[in-house]
Amino acid sequence: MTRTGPERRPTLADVAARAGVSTALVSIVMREAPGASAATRERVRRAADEIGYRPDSRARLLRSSRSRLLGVVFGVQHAFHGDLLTGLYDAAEQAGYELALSAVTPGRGEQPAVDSLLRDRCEALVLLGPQSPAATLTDLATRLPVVVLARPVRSATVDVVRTADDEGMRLAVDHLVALGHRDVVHVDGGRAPGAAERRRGYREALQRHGLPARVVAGGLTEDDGAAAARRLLEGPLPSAVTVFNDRCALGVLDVLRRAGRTVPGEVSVVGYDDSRIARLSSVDLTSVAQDVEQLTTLAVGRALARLDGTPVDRRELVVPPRLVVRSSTAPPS
Amino acid sequence: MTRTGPERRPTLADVAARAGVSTALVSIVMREAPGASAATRERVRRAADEIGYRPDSRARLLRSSRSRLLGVVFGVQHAFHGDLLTGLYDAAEQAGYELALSAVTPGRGEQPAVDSLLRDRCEALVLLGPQSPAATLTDLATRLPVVVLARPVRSATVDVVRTADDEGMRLAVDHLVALGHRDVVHVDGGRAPGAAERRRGYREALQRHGLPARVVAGGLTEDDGAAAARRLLEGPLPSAVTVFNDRCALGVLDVLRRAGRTVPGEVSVVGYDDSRIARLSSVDLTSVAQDVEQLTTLAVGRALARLDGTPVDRRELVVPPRLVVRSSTAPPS
DNA sequence: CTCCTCGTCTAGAACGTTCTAGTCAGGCCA
DNA sequence: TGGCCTGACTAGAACGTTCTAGACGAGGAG
Repeated sequence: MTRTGPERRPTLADVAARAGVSTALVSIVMREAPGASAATRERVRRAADEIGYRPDSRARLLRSSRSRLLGVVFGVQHAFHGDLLTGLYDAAEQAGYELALSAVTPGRGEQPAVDSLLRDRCEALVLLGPQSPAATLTDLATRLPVVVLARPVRSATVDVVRTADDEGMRLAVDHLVALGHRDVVHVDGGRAPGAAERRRGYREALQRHGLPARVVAGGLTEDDGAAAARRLLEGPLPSAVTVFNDRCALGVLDVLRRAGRTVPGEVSVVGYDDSRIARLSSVDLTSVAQDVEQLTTLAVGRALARLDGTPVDRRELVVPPRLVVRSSTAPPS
Repeated sequence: MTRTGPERRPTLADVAARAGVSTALVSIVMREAPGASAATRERVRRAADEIGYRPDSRARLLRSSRSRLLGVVFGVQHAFHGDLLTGLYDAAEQAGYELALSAVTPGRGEQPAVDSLLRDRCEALVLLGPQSPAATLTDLATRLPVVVLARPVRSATVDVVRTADDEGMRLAVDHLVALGHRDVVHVDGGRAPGAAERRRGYREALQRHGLPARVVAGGLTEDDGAAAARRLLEGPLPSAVTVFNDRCALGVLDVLRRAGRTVPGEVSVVGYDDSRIARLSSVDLTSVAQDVEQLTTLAVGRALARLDGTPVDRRELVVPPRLVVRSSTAPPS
């Protein structure tokens, strides 16, 4: 007898009838808008509670021209996107906006994800590390403000908020050189977003120190890192390695240690992302951290500025990274 | 001059005017509903494309009594939830439903997440490993069908879909015993969802084989596993270990290897979840896999059954797990 | 020639809100 | 007494769809 019959959900009219007022007044009370006496406010609220009234956001948004809705497209695979979501929720709430989420999964591309958000009448979109070609994004940006997070995009209409990845690698190299390292190799991220910049930062930093640069192919995953490390073991081992990201660095660490090389004794290793895995006591990887709070705050702020028509000076906002030193780096032996 | 001015979004009426038909007819064409000739269909569709019309899901859902919307609450931290989301998207699409996502973050609890979905007029909710007390969930289920995924809940009104975690540990133990192990220790998950069941499965399996059981405290994270492994190293080492989950197992592996113990040479290790990390060539952990596709299909199916009023025999659906054997287990030396 | 049916199309009312433009009572001032 | 506030409230139109009921021809059956 648990017939959870979908007996029509209570509406404003139901509350109004019960409280003996008009629907308009109930609306006023629910929105905490001015225009109702304290006594009626109390009475209406009680009536609403009694019949379990919940506002219908569909109807609400349909009526009011502004939806105060920010669409976010994220990848279900990326742990870092989870961190960004956390920051975005905070930033959006601060600005009086709600988030509408749409996930990219192995079976659901970016286009369906974006389309569903467009149907939802989002005012602006925030895309986390999108894979779509720049032309697609540029086109999308003619419809509504688009902010791309954590991926550089060359486009006249799309806003970009990202970390200064070249600067991040420069920090890593400077740290290693300051420790006394002279032979630093970079394990590359290939065509992944940010890889080119990180490689460049590595090269420039070494050049500035008058030291030779060497780049070996890597990738995004632990397996890519493991392969790169095996390649390194074939020749004379460098005294330090900078790696495209933490996952890849993990693979490097694993292979080096299994080959009997100690870290940081024989080789120092620096990762990138300061992911949860890097912080584990068993890994404790020196890494370059992205400032999630600033990235997300800026992304939301930029979307709102665009909505308000506030003039914007630069299309691209670049956030400085931070080096987190842990026990995977030490002076060379 | 890139004034992306928010000039009113085109509506049905705009398309209708341009195509020279009524809004009702445009609606018919957009929904691919019967009642329009092929010629007009074509004409309307062209008009819609030309002005870049997109249906407004708010208005659409407001009008039609069914929202065909399934609310999903997930945790931003849990990698496994990403896998579940992937499956849910597929299952929902199959059933002609859309997903409305709401995330739980460190700064945003389950209640706000659920509330936002209720405002969105979801027809049913799917909660991934919720932390809320059973009473809260039971209460929620009086409003609309609620399906809890991947956590056992004792409730008369909430549907549960989960993996037979006891069976999973039984598989792990049977595998180890078949390899010849006689001394198998379990690293526990404490109060985490599923931990009690896994512990029980471990105990029952060993008992069935007439072997002694030993449980040491663990937890959810790599650090918990590392701590447990250090404790194991203090006494005589068992020949095999079953661990609450993969992350924890990773910590166990790391500490054992650093202590110079070979895996699977001296100790075999089995994890739980078959997460991406377990599949990495550098880890290659034998693990118990949850059947994501079946879990998600059943969850969606159960929600729909409840909505249709289809009578349902059992409140709780339990999906059998599968053991994935990799190179972290071998016969004892 | 009339009556029906069928396919195509349209008018207009919903859906549950918010917003605009009021009404109405009471108090204050002259 | 009368006029004018002001605060509390309400009627009714919007928002962009879908749905119901019915209009209008064209064609076929009697």
